[in-house]
Amino acid sequence: MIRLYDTAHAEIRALGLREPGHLSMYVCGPTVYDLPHLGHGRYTLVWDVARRWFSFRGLEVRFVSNITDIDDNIIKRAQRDGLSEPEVAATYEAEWWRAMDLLGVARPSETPHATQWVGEMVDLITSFLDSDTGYVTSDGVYFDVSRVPDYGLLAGQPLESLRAGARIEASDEKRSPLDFALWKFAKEGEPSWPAPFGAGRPGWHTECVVMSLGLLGDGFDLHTGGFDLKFPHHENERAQAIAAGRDFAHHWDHSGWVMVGLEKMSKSLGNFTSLTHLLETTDARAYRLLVIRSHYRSPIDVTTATIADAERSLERLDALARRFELPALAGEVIEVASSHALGPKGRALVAKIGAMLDEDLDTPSAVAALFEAVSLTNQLADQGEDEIAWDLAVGINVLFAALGLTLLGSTDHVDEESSQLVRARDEARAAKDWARADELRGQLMALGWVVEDSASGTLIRRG
RNA sequence: GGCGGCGUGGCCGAGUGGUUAGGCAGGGGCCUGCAAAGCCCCGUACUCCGGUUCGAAUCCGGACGCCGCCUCCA
Repeated sequence: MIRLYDTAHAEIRALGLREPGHLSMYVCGPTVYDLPHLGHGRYTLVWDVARRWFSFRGLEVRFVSNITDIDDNIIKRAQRDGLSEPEVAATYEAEWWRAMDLLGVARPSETPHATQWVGEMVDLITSFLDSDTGYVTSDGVYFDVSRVPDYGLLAGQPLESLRAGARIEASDEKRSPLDFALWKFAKEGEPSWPAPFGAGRPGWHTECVVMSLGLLGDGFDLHTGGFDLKFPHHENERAQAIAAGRDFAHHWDHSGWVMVGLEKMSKSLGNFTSLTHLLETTDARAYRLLVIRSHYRSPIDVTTATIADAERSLERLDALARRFELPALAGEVIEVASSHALGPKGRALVAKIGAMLDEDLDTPSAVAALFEAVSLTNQLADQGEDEIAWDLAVGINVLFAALGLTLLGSTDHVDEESSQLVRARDEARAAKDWARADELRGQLMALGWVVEDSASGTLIRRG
């Protein structure tokens, strides 16, 4: 049984399934108006790991994640850069997928785009106007939050308390400062869609509720996103679903944020750090390891030091892959436990680590246990227990792959010149001509290789 | 002001009242022609002050410090 924290109940509870064996999950995706930052990388990694783990456990996962391709920020960007809104969205959506591919985040089952669902949004807003849950002001259509009795559930605060702390300036036209825009009327030069209540564009909160219910249907299993989406975004999605008489997500969960020098990254602070830049300069697997070695609901500090630390940890894993010549798994393929034939040690490892991951996705414990298993495996191999060691190594490889982390052994292409040097060095070593052997090692290193001796002779790899 | 979270050894980071988290870095040793990789040993950490308890990093109270949400944000 898989248990997972549920924001709505503020506790870890069983992840219920609408249909046995099938998990429907919706992850709020990006608004594509700029390059992705580290925070995007964090939440996509967290939910990618979750998805991969659920799949590994045999669930058929339908993973929907949207692209918000119309929004105030896109309009601003378009005006600033002298481009059309669709051009801005297309540019940054392409950048988004490029980053996701580098991170090894598997593509969603479906990726709805907000602009393709405007008709459904207009219908929903119309129904709110009909029931007086929505009302028109001079700049748009608003949702009356007082119509939802338990508004504030996800925020963990009642409506009154939220209202008292509201920092939004009161508008004469809004019934409550907490009321949010369902629809914004188009100003001069802004993109718009026709609607009976006036041409304009949908509000962000309306986009996600329409797309999630539209694709996954009533009572879908799991709705997730970053911490800061809890309120108001998810609260407002939920409010609309309830007001519309729909059965919304049965389980909610939120991943922790990224800290940069003791502060949360955020738009208002402007302390963005580009994910694209990180991926250009480091092994993307290091960020995944950094993410999974702390709990998904804790904040993480991403610095050059913590990334470098993770990169070095990764070397230990890659060394295991080299030693046992493990195949590279994961990547675009989502691993499923049943497709791997494991020995008894491997199966025992899956059982042990599986229990950790089934309990609120405890990746830090799982990673620690996997590193312990790495030590044990090397120990066994040193003692000549090759069969058991191999059994464990395969299990480790499969489990890391289940979390989306690929262990890389020697996959480097060796050119003819280098392989001649390797052969020459093996001959020199066989003849105990150490001076010659060291000279040849120096030549290989000058060519950029890391040189290691093994039972089978000289091994070279890219450092 | 309201709600919530955190403070662990050089760094990162887990931790269910009593038994080794784990990784990185560092020191010593083994193995190795020398290296690399690997293995073994080493740090006796829990912001502070009280309390509960046979026993607390872990529970309770308080102090101090830090962070998040309450506005766009992943």
